[in-house]
Amino acid sequence: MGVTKTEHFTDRQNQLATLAKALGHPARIAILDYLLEVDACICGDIVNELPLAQPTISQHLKELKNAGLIKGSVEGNAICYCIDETALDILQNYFVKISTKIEDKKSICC
Amino acid sequence: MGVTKTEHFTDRQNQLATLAKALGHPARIAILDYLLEVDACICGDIVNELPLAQPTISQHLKELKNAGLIKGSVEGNAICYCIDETALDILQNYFVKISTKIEDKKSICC
DNA sequence: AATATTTATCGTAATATTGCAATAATATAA
DNA sequence: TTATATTATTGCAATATTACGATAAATATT
Repeated sequence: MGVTKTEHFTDRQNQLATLAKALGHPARIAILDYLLEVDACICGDIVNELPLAQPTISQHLKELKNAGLIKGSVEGNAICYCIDETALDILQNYFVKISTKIEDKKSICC
Repeated sequence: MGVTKTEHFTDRQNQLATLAKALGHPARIAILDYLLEVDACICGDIVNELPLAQPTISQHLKELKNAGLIKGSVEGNAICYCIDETALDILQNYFVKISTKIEDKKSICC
């Protein structure tokens, strides 16, 4: 069917999945990499950085924005994209929490 | 086309994307949740925990296993699945690193 | 051996994702 | 206003994902 049954899961599970899914493409990881690398936040030259056509990158940016991972503000006739901490904090928190839990029950199984 | 151009990205970017993608579904987040919740590692009762059919869950487990997020060992006529720390460490590391970088350049933009 | 239990695989339908050419929309510059 | 630059949208083709019924494979139990 290709349709995820989100209604069966908790809001938290759906939110984490949405964020993870948005990161589930190398181009989108590369976009974040670039946004972190440059000191100021970056506008349109992501297109020059990645080996993908402009519409494709625009689409990836849209997905990152929809997921809340980046935000963009109009800057003249260009757009300034940068990372949105909130979403990344949620993810960081999730993985830190997991790691702690795993530590606690080390070597019980497998 | 629906086909990701992995060859254009670095191994690291592809690896992170693969891991994130594997987490990009609420059912798979729910599976990890359950594996963390139960004290011993769990076998087949994930099927009873989730509102999805057995073949669907088997498929999700396969994806988690392929990504390296969980591992399974045969235990009689059941299979014992549990979390694989290595992959989660990679992800935790990634997000911690990002958060640090963001701290450094706080309020430069957007 | 026959049956039951558990998990995996196959086949299929519905939907989603990826990528890009063409084009639109928006804003700046001439 | 016309031209230029930048980003978004549309439309499409190829492939991937999600879900599940049916069924197979593997082991345990009787």
